[in-house]
Amino acid sequence: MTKSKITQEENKLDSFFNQVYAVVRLIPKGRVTSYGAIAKYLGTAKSSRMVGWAMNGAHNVKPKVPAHRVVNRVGLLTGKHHFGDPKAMQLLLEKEGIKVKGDQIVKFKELFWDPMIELAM
DNA sequence: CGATTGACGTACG
DNA sequence: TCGTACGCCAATC
Repeated sequence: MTKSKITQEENKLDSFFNQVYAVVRLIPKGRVTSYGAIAKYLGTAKSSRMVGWAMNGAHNVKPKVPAHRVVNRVGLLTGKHHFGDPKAMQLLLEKEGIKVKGDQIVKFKELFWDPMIELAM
């Protein structure tokens, strides 16, 4: 196989994307986090966009990544359109006990799950 | 192969 | 305090 394939398959273990998936899977039920928090935890605070790109392939990864627990720093469901149905993301969050109002997570600051604090040390 | 976009965030004015 | 600009890295056009 040529390295041209690496762009799609990657090493599956060292790729930045997989690190994002790992952290997202660690998010407890009923809690949420932000792209920037994950990016910063991985040491790429300025590459928060890449976290979003990683989630873009989250649906193609197994086990499936709870991307619905990941929102932007404002607690806004920016990626709800990527779940197939825009209401799917909000529905999943509400199912876990998270209340969403106008595509925005209620008490986001309280429900915020920071990997740097929870996983650090 | 070069330019643009993209599930964000920080810096600067 | 609010608005605009830039960076980051990869994928897509």
